[in-house]
Amino acid sequence: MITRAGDVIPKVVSILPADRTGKEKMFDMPTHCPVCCSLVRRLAGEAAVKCVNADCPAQLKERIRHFVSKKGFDIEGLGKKQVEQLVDQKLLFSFADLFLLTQEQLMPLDRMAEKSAHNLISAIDRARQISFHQFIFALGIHHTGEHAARLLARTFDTLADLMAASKEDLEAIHGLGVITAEAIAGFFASPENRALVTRLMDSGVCIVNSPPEPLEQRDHVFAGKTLVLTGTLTAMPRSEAKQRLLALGAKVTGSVSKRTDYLVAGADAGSKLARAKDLDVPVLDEERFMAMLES
DNA sequence: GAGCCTCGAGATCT
DNA sequence: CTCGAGGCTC
Repeated sequence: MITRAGDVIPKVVSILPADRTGKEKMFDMPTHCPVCCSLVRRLAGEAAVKCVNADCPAQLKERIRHFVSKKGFDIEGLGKKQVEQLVDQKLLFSFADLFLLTQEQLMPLDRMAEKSAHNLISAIDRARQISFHQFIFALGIHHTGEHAARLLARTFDTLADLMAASKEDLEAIHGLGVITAEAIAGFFASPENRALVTRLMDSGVCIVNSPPEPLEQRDHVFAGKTLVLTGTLTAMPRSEAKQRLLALGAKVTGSVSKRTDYLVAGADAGSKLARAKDLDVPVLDEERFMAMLES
């Protein structure tokens, strides 16, 4: 059901018995590790399928993608394909190697020439300055996503403090469970992981205080809300209404969904009005809308 | 200029 | 997840 021409699945099939079932999503990276495949064969149909090989290239690629993702080091221009090449070409053996890459190494890669290579190098360079919670998230500690990472960053003053925390210290943090606490303590207990952290710092990575939250007009009723405009407005064209809403920090979208905060219904509103009523989205007529806008 | 890659927006499901 | 836009390579 998943197979498309040129897909990776046939490669996997060739080393698995014919009666194999499911678990294709383990292999959306074109290379695979023999240990993964044998596990899939044994565990097919069961809930937990995870490769136990520490050197599994598929896992390495996933870890790197996690590391560079927006909530982590936020390195733009590094997508799946490029990560794949970098690992396959043996330019990356861990995410700490990212900071050692040079433009010359990048340029021979597919879809990379001077411009892209240069852009990527500068993106990596900029990423050296990183906030504490993004740094923690990027490490890819089990059970530690964005929320836990922010919690830890708020609780500990420095990375050294976090690394020195015992399982008991971590369990005592309100909002962290025993499983997460154990995963974090376990992560930093590993000499390999501690070495990775050291290498990052040696490559010029610098944890900085989070930039101050941009203070907008957070007080306005529409700030941060999502609105849909429909029907004809008399006081101003729809485009102007949209501009003013955007300026207040609101979002204006085209169709009503569960996540719409208000539908603004001008004269002759049609199907969107019906849909809003259906989804219990608050509807504002023009008069009420104008009043709120001016408030 | 075509095709590849990445990214963000919006929609839908869970 | 899908779609479309934007940037870049070839």
